[in-house]
Amino acid sequence: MPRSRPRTKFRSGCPLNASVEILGDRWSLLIIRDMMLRGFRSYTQFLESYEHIATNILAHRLKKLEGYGIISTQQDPLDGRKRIYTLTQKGMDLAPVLTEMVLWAAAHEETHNPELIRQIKKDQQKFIAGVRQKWVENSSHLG
Amino acid sequence: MPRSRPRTKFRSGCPLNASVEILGDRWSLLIIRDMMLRGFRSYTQFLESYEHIATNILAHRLKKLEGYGIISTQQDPLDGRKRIYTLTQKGMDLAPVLTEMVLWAAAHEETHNPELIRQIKKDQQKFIAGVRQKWVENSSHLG
DNA sequence: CAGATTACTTGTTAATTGCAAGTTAAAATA
DNA sequence: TATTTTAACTTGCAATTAACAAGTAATCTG
Repeated sequence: MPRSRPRTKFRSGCPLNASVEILGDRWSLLIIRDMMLRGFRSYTQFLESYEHIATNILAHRLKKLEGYGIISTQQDPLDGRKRIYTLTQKGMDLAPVLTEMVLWAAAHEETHNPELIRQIKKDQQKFIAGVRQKWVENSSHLG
Repeated sequence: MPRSRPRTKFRSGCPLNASVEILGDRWSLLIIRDMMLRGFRSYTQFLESYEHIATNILAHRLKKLEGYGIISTQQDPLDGRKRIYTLTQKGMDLAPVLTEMVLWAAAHEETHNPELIRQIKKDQQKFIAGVRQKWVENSSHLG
């Protein structure tokens, strides 16, 4: 059964506020990063990520993201214990937001992963197109 | 006296995580929006914005943003009660993040302000250049 | 069948947020 | 000049949310 989208109205009609209400916490964008850039698709993979999200928070965030139509869930046909989380088109459309946030932090904070930053800087549109292409390929053999 | 930048290390070296730790809450980006797009510069102006931030949260966020070098503060030379908050270059560099978040929400949620969205869509680089130009003009007669 | 794995839930504690009220200094008003 | 108003906060408290630890049910593996 699909989890329903939150019915509560946003604090204002401002589009930035909508983004902030949907994504403005300490974990949501990291889960999306793991799906988009690292190809993570399962609960345990998210748990093993660098920043160590707690299990209950992860469960809540996955429900919230599904409620907003940013990710979708299916049972793994090969392993009944597993659920496969994938980004929807709406989720993939966050790629420009993520890349801009990466570039901003790379310019102004001390961070790792210079190879990622180099790739994005070299050709941001191409980088996003590549990410999207991988998503299309990996989504095609599902549902 | 300048408020010092938080000394605590980020949870990971990932540049996206740095952005999330600095900006990932329900208010920081709205304050930056008010400064960048609406030209707000004072505590009371921020309080009067649509989403109604609480006074203590606003004070904390302003300190945090100053600590990260995203905004800076000065006394108003014309009114000793007032402090003037302005975006730094680092803060202005968030313009692409903000515009991408606006475009994403505009595409996927019901939001207001179609004129803003139209302007950004028409020419995103030009829109950002215009915002930056206004900031240069308004900052020139300070400091 | 025994043990491991996966995706959670539940309880408890710690931290953060939100609301209301109070404080201080400076400016405007009577 | 005395009083009131304004601006920028701080303080205290209740409510919400996050973090940590442990437990559970279904499924898979040996």
